[in-house]
Amino acid sequence: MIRVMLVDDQQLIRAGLRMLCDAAEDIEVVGEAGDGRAAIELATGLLPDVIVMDLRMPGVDGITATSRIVAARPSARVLVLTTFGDDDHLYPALQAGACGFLLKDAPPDELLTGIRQAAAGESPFSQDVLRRLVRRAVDARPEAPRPVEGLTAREREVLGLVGEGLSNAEIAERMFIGVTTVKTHITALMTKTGSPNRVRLALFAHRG
Amino acid sequence: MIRVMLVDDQQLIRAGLRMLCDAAEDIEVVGEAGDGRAAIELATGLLPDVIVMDLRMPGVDGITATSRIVAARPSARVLVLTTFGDDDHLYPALQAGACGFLLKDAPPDELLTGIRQAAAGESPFSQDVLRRLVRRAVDARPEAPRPVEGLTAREREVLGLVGEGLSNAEIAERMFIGVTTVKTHITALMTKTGSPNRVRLALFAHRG
DNA sequence: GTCCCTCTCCTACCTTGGTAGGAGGCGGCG
DNA sequence: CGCCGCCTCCTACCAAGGTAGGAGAGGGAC
Repeated sequence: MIRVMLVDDQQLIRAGLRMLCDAAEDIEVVGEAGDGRAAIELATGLLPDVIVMDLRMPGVDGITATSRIVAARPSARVLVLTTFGDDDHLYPALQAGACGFLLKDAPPDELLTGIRQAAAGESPFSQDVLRRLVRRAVDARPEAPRPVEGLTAREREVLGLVGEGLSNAEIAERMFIGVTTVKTHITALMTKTGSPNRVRLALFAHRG
Repeated sequence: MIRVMLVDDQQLIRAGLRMLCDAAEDIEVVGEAGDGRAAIELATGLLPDVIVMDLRMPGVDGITATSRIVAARPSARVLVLTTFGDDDHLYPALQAGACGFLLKDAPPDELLTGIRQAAAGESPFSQDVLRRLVRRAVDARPEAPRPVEGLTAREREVLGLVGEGLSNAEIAERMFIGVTTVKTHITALMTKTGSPNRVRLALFAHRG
């Protein structure tokens, strides 16, 4: 039996979620809280397996509550359930220690499987949240040889190394070519990208 | 019926996967390829719903194949199935356009549900891959007002402008100080941050 | 074949960046 | 008060970056 605690400021929502959980035979609602402060207190007493947490709440919000609860008990499984899945909610929530992130417009059984996943140590995410997560993670790749228009293969290579902060001599050594060749490529790169100096070129290498 | 194409250089693996898929009533294996080149050709002809793709392959590897396939048909669903889930495989694969990423040590039914998810437009990920994805995405939070230790107010100011790609002369003009003063600050910054040159300093200005 | 692009490298020159060392003014602190 | 840290600026020098122009080798397109 999975012991669940519900945190949401809207009583109606809480009631609906409780009914939903009660309908599942392996899930039991052991407590409810209407704001962050109550959630923190209740969680330390009840020690539920999974805490379903709304973010927008009066007083202490869900992010703060999550952060406190996880800080007090790192094994706590906080599953965020909210209406808004934008970056301003998602990343702070994950930063705070939430193990999953579901949206309220998800089908009911997604919440139930999400709760089961959270209890099992997994990380449930709504699909479009997941998509943004992936995009973000990919954009954050340090080695980002993002295809730049109009540059030759060799130029792209040089551009990447400039972006790493290497000097012309280092680039030459790395690419087994002469320093003058590197300069030739860099001059071409600066003209093509409109960079007045090497630092701007390096910045260009990172974000267009 | 979901039409699946299998890409893996090891024939034994392909046979195993084929049996697994054949056992599922809603999945049909319509083609196999042993390397990237064959995968690209076959995919354009078969137009499978889902392509299960290994990464390590002789000749054209899975990343390249994925990239080509997705470029040719953006609606293609490439599901990576590999032994290694490290960053060097994961992010290039996602960059190339893979819609999901599963590990070969996953339970068999995880692959089947993964294929179904991929066909349905979702993004299946193995749990520990997902965990790394989350960590990366969280670490990449742009709003990181990282206070830099040990730098004076003026130095931080110069650092910011270096990060913008300004030359010493431009920085001097902007800050109403002499070029030599700018140089003094920059020398201090480079020693403090351990940057061997201005580009590295600029990169430091952006992410520690 | 010819043309064009890419990659390679060269010389020469000028600008910018970066190092070394010193110095004066200012404000806080013991 | 004297000391220290920060900010300002200086000279001088050397290293590196960047510009201009040319040139040969190789490959693909026409």
